Amino acid sequence: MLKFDILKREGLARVGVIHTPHGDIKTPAFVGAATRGTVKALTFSEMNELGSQAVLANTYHLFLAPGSGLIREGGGLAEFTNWQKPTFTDSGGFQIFSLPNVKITEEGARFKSHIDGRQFLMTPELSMQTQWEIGADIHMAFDQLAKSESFEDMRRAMEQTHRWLVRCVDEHEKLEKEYLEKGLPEQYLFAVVQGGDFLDLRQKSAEFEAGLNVDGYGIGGVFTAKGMDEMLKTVCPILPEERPRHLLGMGQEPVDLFVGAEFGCDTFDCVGPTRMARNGSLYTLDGRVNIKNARFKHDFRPLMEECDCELCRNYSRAYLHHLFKVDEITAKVLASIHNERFVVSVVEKIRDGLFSGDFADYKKEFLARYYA
RNA sequence: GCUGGAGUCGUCUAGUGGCAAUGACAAGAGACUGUAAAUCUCUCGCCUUCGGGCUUCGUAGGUUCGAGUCCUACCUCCAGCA
Repeated sequence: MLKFDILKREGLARVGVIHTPHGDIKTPAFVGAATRGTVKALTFSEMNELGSQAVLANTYHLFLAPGSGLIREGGGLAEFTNWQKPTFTDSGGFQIFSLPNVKITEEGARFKSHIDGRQFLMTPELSMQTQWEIGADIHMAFDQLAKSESFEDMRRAMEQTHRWLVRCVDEHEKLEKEYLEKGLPEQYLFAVVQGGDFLDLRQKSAEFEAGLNVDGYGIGGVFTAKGMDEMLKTVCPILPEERPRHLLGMGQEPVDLFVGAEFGCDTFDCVGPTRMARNGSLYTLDGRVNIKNARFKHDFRPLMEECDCELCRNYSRAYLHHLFKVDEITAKVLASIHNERFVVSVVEKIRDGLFSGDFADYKKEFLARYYA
């Protein structure tokens, strides 16, 4: 069982530590998106320096390339990538949702590789096997997202997720035994709560999954912070308190992190910060700015006076503007360092705030300024 | 000086009688939430009550219902010959 120490509670929120074979994660924590085994535009030493505690890779992508067998051969995800801290893998369920021409059957999801068009059948069992081979510390169950917002589609997706989840748990237990017998480190399984915006479905999903032998929970199918508080207020109290909760895919908007943490989520992952960065959209305390805009051409101030990242400590807005305009790789690197540092530090401050009791003040002050 | 070729939006470029004129780049702006994303979208002669109006393809004339496209002259550039 995954060890999760809760150090402090405030309402649904908690401050804690997740203990994994690759080290601890102080929660709440922002988990960087390393979909294909790297955080785009960044090295893991840069991730280390900016205070990242964990990263999340994707089973679908690593399954296609380089293949989980190769990662196993390379000593597992941490060893292969030389990211010696905790890792998560997403199950590939989200890709089933986002790729075209995916056929869902009870058995699993048949899809065509976006790389070469080869056909594959991803099943709950195969996802578990692949994730064990990849060797991340925390795995997500192979889940399904609804194809539309309708109640019927949401219900169907949730029920499919539950049926697949049972198979994931079985397979995970089998693999766990196998791997532990070989003296390999433990790996943990998170179930994924579905149900969309329908609170009754969310409740059902949480109730069903609370009774299963899993180490934690992913909360999936969330796309905006709107209504997220109500959803989390429904779901989190049902989930076993001592198991960590990961809010899947949320964190592009800082408000997501505040609301997520406040209502009981311990970890977050999001491609937003690094994607925004590569496209020139940078976080500041006064909201996101597009550094490519002409108004930054002669702006020789640091992007953010209060930021301790490599970009803000050493370079001006005008310089970053220039690097973007001439399309230098370094522009994306520096921007990614900044955005990733920004969200990591926001979550650090959320953690501090929850610990000290200043959370409400910090939230109010931050959001008022950011969304002014 | 002669012969040949060429001059089109900031740049390069398409265009050989119906054209405000092709494409790329540049420029300006926007989007992006478990990454098919170093991506995508929009604007890009001037004005507009978004119907349209006006002015454009080196310059000046001409032919034609109609000219960036054909003709004449001139200007500029390139190549070859003197």
